[in-house]
Amino acid sequence: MTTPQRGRPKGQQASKLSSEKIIICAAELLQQQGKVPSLRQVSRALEVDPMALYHYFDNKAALLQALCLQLFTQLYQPSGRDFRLQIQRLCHSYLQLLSDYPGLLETVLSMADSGPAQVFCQRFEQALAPLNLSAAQQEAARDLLVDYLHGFALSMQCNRSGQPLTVAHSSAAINLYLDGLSAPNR
Amino acid sequence: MTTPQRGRPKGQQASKLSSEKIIICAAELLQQQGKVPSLRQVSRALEVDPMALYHYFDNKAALLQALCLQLFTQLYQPSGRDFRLQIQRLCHSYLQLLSDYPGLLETVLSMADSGPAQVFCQRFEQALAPLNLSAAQQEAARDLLVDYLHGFALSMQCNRSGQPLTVAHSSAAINLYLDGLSAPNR
DNA sequence: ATTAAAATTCTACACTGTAGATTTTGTAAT
DNA sequence: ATTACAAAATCTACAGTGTAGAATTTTAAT
Repeated sequence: MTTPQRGRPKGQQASKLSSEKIIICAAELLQQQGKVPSLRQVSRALEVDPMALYHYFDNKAALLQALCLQLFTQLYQPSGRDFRLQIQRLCHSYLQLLSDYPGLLETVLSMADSGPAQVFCQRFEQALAPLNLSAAQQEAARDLLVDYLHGFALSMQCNRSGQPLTVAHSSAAINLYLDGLSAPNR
Repeated sequence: MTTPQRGRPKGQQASKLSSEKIIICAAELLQQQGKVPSLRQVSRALEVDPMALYHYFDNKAALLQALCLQLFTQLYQPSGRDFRLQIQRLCHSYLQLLSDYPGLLETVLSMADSGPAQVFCQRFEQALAPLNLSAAQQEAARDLLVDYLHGFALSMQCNRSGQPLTVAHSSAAINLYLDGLSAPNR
């Protein structure tokens, strides 16, 4: 058992910590526990003082935002002509991330600029381009889908009923949505 | 300044507290602060010891559930032939409640049975009856709408961007949704 | 008169995020 | 070399959270 050593560690470039290490550790704990870990839990897992984390992040919210940015680089990148399939995959990927790492919804939603929701919207518009919707229609379609996904993600994470609610349970609603988009409006 | 009096109060039927008083107080604080108050804040406002609340509710979650039940008795009751209008009003009412009393979403979602979401679904199906959808279609339509509303409510409550997101901003998406429902499918 | 239940306060615990000061180490300037 | 300063960490401490458990007072029932 090594007793804690105060002050800057001796290693040259071997600082015990880094923002990457912190993020990875937080992600693991998040996945294991199924909820956002406390800073003390993260620091315990890293064998470090809680306040050390504040050298790398302004506060807990900033840490979670960085974690979100990192996680959502894995979001599915649509590329293909079949817009239905592309949107299905994009939604599935988005929901799977929110399901694997629950408790990030509020962080995601509070990151307006270039956050995960924004990235999703970009890729959504990209996949939807072939439909040639009007700007207003496209905006409404985007809003309906994005908020649906967030609501469904919240529903998964709050679900205490016996039968576990999984990403798969979203497909009927998403197909209905896509039917509505495909249908000639008015 | 009355010093706190320990033990059961003397009044015959005049117990200082009641579950109704607690719920009303919690609702007021929730509306004022825009977020769920702590039990200590509620107890302070009631000029009572925090632990007194536990005589009326098992825990904080139970208090919030009771509060939700009470609040959502105000939910719009659809009655009329125009299903579009009825659903619009129902959605507006649901969102307005979640907007006026923010922070209840997780409570609402964790109350599977006879909770607000359930009440909404009943009234939704009632309003949608004239459309004569198949059971599966109706279920998908319900899921899409309910989760959209929860996602939008969460979005309102997380929104830190300058322009305030209000219930009115949901109408375009809801109209798109209703268009999809009205259109002949396939 | 005795007992029990109801309604309340008190004390205490483990936990949270984080502000502020302190310590140690590495690096750059003189 | 010395001096200064920034970087990286720990320590202490605070105000806040939900809540378990015990003590207290009053009312109701036997």
